[in-house]
Amino acid sequence: MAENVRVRYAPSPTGDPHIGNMHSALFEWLFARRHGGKFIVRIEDTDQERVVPGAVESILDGLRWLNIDWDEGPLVGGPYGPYIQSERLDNYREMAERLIRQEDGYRCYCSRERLNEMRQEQERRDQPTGYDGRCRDLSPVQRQEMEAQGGPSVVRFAMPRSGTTRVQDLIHGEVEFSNELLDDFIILKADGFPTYHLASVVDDHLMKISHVLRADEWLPSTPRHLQLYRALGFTPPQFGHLPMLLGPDRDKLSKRHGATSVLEYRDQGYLPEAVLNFMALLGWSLDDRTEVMSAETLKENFSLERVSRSPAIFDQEKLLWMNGLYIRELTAEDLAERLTPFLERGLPKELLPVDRDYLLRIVPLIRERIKLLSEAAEMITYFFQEEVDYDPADLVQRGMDQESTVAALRLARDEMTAVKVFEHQLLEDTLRAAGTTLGLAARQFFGTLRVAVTGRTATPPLFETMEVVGRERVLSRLGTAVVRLTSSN
RNA sequence: GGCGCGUUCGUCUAGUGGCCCAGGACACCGCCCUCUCAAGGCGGAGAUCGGGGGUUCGAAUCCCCCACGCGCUACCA
Repeated sequence: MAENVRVRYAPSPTGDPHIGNMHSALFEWLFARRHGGKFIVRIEDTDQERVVPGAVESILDGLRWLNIDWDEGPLVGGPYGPYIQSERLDNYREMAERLIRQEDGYRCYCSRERLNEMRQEQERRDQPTGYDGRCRDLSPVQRQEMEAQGGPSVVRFAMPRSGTTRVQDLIHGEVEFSNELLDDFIILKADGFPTYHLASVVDDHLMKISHVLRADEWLPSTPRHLQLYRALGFTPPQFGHLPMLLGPDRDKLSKRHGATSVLEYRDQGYLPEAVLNFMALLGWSLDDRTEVMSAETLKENFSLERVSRSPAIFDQEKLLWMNGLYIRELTAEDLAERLTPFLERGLPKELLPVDRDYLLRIVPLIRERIKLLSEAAEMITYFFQEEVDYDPADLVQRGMDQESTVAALRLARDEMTAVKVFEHQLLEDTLRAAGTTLGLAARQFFGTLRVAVTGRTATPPLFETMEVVGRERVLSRLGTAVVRLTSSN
């Protein structure tokens, strides 16, 4: 299959790029790349009512963010365009007419009301639901009469009434369907637009798609598609149905479960490479232990044989862990760059803009302390403020009192005023000695200094932090701490 | 209701007849490191492989039945 592998991602522009959808796109893309084939994006906007303005852009944004590139499709074009179904209506009409001519299709004049009643009746009697085929056997005269009335009609496909349709699925193996259980589904709607079934079959053929990879929910309609290929005289592509993504309650992943748009993950501070890596592991594995791998490795090793048949639950916890892992591997420059938009959003406006060189000194201190880019702003405000705020009582560590705390702050200030270079190693040596002089444990002395300098009880290593904050502000904050302590009672 | 798919630690997974009284990862717990918080290291707990029958010297792996979950059953994709 090395020659001419052509795989398509066919989203319908009904909203944001859903993570489950992107998961399919990822597998399709990886398959195409693995086999040196083409990855095609095709917009399936055949349901006019569900089309959401801006959705196409969002979907493409999602792909671009994840670095999933497409060879043919919107924006890039290609030899089999247009890649938007609403611009290809003639193809579907032509094929529908051809099917009618061949008597593999027919016009159906049944009203929605009749269809609803029929379905309700079937449900009430616990019968299988589906179109009863009434218009299939209309005589030519009856047909003429219906046409003369000029009412709305749709085109249905005339399914074989017996026999079986076998699907050779690349992932599930052979799956058999009994034709008599499949009804005459609609292929062309009253508004002249095709349904998914017709449009995807026609386009997959016209676009020379070699492998139809899509989510598992499509497996039940594959026999219909196979019958369309047969009736149209097209050679069907190979099919592979990918595992779906579920929420923690095992229901199809939806908004109820939290973020479902890949763009939300972007905005929450996830790294695209982490999301990509994580998604690849949902329903696919390289081996029994490799989990962290680049897109490059994925593209070289992806294979359908290792795609699992069972659905996967989207585990945010593990994604978060992996995101932290990827953040820790970033260079300071890279992380600073990626952090900037989040800081511009999360830092108090008066502290902006962020000085890049200064940020570069802070980044190594927080790199292993954030799991999301969005966590940084809150964590580093004291690097930018002049003074920090806190409850003076926090200065007094366990086993200390106000007097010893003030003494500690004063000695620290004296020592740090005297120190030649305001550098962390020197600060540490000096202050450890001071701590001994004071008879304080490291956690007591440094705990006091930490609160005085940062206003926090948990921060990056104290001495590195003070070095970056700088002598002037450190000394000033120590002075402030003494004032606060002595004036608070 | 019908049809289809699926079922290994809480979760993602490895496993395709003996290497498995089931391996890795996240989460969880403990210890170490340590100025706090992380990160990291080490260790622990956690799956009678959905249940029941078979086949076989031997089954998570093959067959059958059942149960459960999910999907489809639209002039939605």
